[in-house]
Amino acid sequence: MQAGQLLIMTKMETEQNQTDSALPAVRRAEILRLVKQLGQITVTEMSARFEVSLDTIRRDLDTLADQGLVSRIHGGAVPIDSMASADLPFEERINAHQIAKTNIGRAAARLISPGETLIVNGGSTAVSFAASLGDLQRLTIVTNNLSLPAAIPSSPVSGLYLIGGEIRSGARVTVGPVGFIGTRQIVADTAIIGIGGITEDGISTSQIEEAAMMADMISAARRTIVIADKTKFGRLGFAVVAPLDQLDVLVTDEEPAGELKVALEAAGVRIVVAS
Amino acid sequence: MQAGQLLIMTKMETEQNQTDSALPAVRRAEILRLVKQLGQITVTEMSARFEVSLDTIRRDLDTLADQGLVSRIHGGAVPIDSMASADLPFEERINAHQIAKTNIGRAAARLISPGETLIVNGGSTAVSFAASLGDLQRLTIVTNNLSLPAAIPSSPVSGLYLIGGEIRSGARVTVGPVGFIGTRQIVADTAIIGIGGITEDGISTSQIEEAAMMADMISAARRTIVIADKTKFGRLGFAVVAPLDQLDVLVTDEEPAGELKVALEAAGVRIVVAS
DNA sequence: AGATACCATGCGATTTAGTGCGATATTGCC
DNA sequence: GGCAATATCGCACTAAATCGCATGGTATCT
Repeated sequence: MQAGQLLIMTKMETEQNQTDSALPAVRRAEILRLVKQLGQITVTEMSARFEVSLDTIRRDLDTLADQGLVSRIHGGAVPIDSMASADLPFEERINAHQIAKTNIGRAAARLISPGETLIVNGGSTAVSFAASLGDLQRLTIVTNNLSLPAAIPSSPVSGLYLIGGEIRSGARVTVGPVGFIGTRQIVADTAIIGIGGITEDGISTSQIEEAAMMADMISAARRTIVIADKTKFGRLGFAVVAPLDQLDVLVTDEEPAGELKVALEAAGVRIVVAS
Repeated sequence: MQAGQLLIMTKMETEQNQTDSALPAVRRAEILRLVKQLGQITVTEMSARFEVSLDTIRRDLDTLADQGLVSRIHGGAVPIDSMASADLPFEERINAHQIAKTNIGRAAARLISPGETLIVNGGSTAVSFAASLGDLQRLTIVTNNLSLPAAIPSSPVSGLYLIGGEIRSGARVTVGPVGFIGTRQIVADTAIIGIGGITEDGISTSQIEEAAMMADMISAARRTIVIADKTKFGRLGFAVVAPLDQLDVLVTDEEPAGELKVALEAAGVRIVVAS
């Protein structure tokens, strides 16, 4: 290897050492994450990203497809449920990952009291949370999540507000100022935040504008509940949102371990493990 | 923000730019979704939307038809059940209604020039309109319609903004101040307004807040295009939005008659009948 | 330690899927 | 009947998938 490449390697260390010399299983896990995040990947893209041959990626995708984690299509792969909703009835939409998110959503919903005002951000975990609010009453909900109004039971909600702003191509969230509905400033009891990653340094996500909104949401609420499945542990996104001590509760599907657990306890974050 | 994060951002953007075009199977799934939503699509529209040749779309439709997912017709395709249940007069009527809306949407789309800024309101006719914008470019669209982002082709849109505000239970629109995105005031070239009813006294709808928004939309735009199928003729909703002389164009599926026609001509409203 | 089996990987050759283009036939409409 | 839009067919070309095989590393057993 040459000196110039070494220099670049060093700069990109945080992101690159996940992808460059990854073990096969780690690479497949990363591919799975990318499929879900982007909605669609091609064999060529993944080959370039992980610097392995096209064949290796194809074998990876075939493996993931055998496990029912992605749908294999000519040229790449898509998330398992993205086509099921189109052609097939919703039989096969349930996989282990989905169940975990549903459990996390339910556990988070139990932390909410009737009459609260909530701020909810984008992401599928947040949708699972919203779908579990059926037992509560008189809630006021503010969100930037376009999928949420369809998922939410209508009975417990006395007010549902969408944050206005730009919609990036393909995204299901708006990007805009959090603190205002129209021109009126708002304050909430609880912020429910789905994230891209959590480490001892704080919570993070992959989109810079999303990170800014999440930080605003946390500021606009008196209490912050982060919802994250175990795959988010130790993952550091590009944009850091907030340190752990700004959080009040972490709802997840598995007890954190090691440095993360120590840091969470030190920051006084209550940990709720969904069963 | 720190320099290191900026560096990584730049790297990320380069990689995600490759995700522009849809994989073949994804394209077919998207076509299927659009057929179901719009009730009818043409080969030409899909070709413009996905930026592939007419032949490719024809083969896609043939494939979907072989799988029994759509019915192939000359020039395009329709949902599979729209012809199967043709013996039931009720279903037939609904479908005919849907086709009328699609045709109106297309005719309205032809009145738009590249680079325009549009304000679009709620309703299914507006969704059909948005789905027909594939030939245009550099559009900026502002809407309160939650169904619109999913229906709109991504290629012609340079900016898509959602008006923030309250979401009434079950509705797919927001109710909020039109003139602002966040805290910035906006002005548009054209307002595209779907309505509840039109008489010689003006246009109207059944929701009072919706009427206020429609009036604001008309005020915020230099030109107003009203889209309404013939069932809206002579119907007077609960809340009157505006008199006819505030309108510029009416796009519909049948030439108005009687007093309405006279009043429209007197008000200088151009009438476009979709074929 | 050494031999063996196993796994992941990459490469080349072949097969298949997807795409676009031109020429010709068909359809729908006036 | 004539015209324009749409379909169909055959063809060439590219991207992707498949298969067999060789390589290098790792784990396992003796």
